[in-house]
Amino acid sequence: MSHDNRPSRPLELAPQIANPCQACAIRVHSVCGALEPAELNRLAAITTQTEAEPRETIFIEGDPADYLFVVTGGGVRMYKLLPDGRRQITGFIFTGDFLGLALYDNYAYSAEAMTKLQLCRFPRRKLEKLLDEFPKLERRLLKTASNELAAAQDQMLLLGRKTAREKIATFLLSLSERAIRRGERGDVIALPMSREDIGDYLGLAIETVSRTFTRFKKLGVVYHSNPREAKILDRETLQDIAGMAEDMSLTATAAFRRR
Amino acid sequence: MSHDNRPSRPLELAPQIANPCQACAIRVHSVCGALEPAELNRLAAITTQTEAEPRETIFIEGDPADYLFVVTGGGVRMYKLLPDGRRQITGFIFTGDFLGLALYDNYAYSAEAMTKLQLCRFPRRKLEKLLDEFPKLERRLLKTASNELAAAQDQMLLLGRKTAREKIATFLLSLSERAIRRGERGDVIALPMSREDIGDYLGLAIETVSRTFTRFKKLGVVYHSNPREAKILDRETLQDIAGMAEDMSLTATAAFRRR
DNA sequence: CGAATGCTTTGATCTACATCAACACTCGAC
DNA sequence: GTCGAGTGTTGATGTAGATCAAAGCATTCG
Repeated sequence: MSHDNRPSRPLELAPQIANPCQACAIRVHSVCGALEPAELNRLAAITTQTEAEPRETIFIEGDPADYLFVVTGGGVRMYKLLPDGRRQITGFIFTGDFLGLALYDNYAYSAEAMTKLQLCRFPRRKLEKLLDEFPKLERRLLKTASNELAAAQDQMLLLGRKTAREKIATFLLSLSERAIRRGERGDVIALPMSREDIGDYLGLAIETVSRTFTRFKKLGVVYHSNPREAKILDRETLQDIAGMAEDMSLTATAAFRRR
Repeated sequence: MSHDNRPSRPLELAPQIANPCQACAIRVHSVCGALEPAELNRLAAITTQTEAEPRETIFIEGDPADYLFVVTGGGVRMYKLLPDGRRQITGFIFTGDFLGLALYDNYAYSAEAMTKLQLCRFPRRKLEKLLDEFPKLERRLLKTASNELAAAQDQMLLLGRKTAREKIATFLLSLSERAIRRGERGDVIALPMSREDIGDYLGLAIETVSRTFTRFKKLGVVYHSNPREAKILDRETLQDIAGMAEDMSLTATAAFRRR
């Protein structure tokens, strides 16, 4: 587990095309979707398209937060480390997501590519100037931050109070929901992260992650054709295990929880 | 543990004075500090000063988020519940803090007064209109949200990867730092929350909280004149136990971690 | 192709913390 | 004063999940 793949060179630049933001397919799913065509050109002017290889570091906790990003393709893990190497993954970022919130001049966490990655990179100073001109964009960013905050609180509930089985079930369902929001199908879920990543995200040992997956498989709730993919076979049971707040009486389903 | 003290009446209105925001002493510590005198009057116009009694609910998770708040005196616990009653406290709010971020039309968590409470209440719609006029305020709010997000990630690291002793040490230090930021002394810390609250905040049972406090007391790190107060006697050891990232070599202090 | 390397799974054992249980302290009511 | 309710502490025991250990299973590479 080496977390020190800081690139010796800056992130690789992709070939820059004329009107990248106009042409951007994932714009509607992203903060950029708040802007009009004319405004998009202004944004494009401060945008650099970059790429990163799997395991490559985008930035490290404590670095001056000079750039913000939108992921246009691929997946990123954000994490924090304790001095002795224990790691907490604070979130996974996928295509369309904004990367770089939670800063105060310095990044509050590190970010690392999980897969081959395409990014739009914005110099923070210039982006903040644009925010002054386009309040719509700033409002959208505030909304995004608000959502992130709500997600963070869900994660606190998970980390502090849920059992291993509830954690894994919640995790699978939330990956599924995010895939659906990106317009993908929700039953077959790609798992671009390793078991160790999942463990460090959910506050579990990798063995517990693995055992819980096998348990779900035996229950007929989830099927893995390979470790990096999960197919949800019984969403209802999964939701019940996840301990989602539903107004239905729990008596009928409480039995599942014991399994 | 009853969490259903929703007030039958709306929150009690305090006597409204002429220029509350101008006179507000804690303004500098709060988001309102971003505004000029003239702008403050506009803010004052949409502000209602309210009060709440200990254990009184301010709002409940899922309620339409019609109001946002600034706490002008007292303490608030924010929390989420699982269907079976397990509770995660997602944060404590003190004098000067903003209350009501992390929403998306509906509150993402519940909020309850820990002490007698003074609040400034802003109708969300009207506040959003003001944000359009005063970009400085919106920027300040985005900063606040960003900070909250960073704090939330620290809390994830704590919940997912720290031991009970590390959790309690971190908790005490962060209370101390917040007190200092409010201009109070940092060594004698008020604990307006119960042991159960602390446990539900740190993902621990109340017995573990209590035992860990006694352990620190025996170590001579912290002194409790009564359960609702903690005096930090040895901040360095506490920081070491908390597992704070420090660039000093850990060899000299690793021994403490074993205690 | 076979060896090496890095994941993942499975099994055996251990332990930090939860749970269960009892007792102690505080403070307001009467 | 003392009763009772709420809150906190301490002790005994149980257990979910961590840790230790070893064996599959792919994928890469010489």
